[in-house]
Amino acid sequence: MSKKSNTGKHRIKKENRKKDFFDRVYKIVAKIPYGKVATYGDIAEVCGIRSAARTVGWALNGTKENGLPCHRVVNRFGALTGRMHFGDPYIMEDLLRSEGVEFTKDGFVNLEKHLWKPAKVKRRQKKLG
DNA sequence: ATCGTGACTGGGA
DNA sequence: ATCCCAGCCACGA
Repeated sequence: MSKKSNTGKHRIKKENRKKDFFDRVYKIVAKIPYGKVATYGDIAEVCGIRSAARTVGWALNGTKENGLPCHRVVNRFGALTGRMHFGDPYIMEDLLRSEGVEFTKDGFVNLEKHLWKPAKVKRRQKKLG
């Protein structure tokens, strides 16, 4: 049972799709600590579909005013790719800075200091070495 | 129903 | 090193 690419529509039950996935996304996002950020990819992985990072973004698209700290979700480089969805492009960065998040000269979040990894992800990456 | 797009990512050319 | 592409899921035209 090699993990292969785990692609192709197998093993993912219907119930494990939209409802669960979106639900999990919200749940995880709600857990991102103050002053920290998480990546789309890590969130997708915790939600059970590693390669569905884009869908994570889509899920957050409907949150806007749900009180979720979706400004703490960035891409793998720490870029604020979702900033255009906050009404104004600077809001996301403002929110993060107000939490003490530091940025590099390139305008990316300093992931060394502020990247938060869910326990699940940490475990898996540890296993991989 | 198919097709294209997207707040992504990893691997291959 | 850069560039391209496939793959994931949801949605609107």
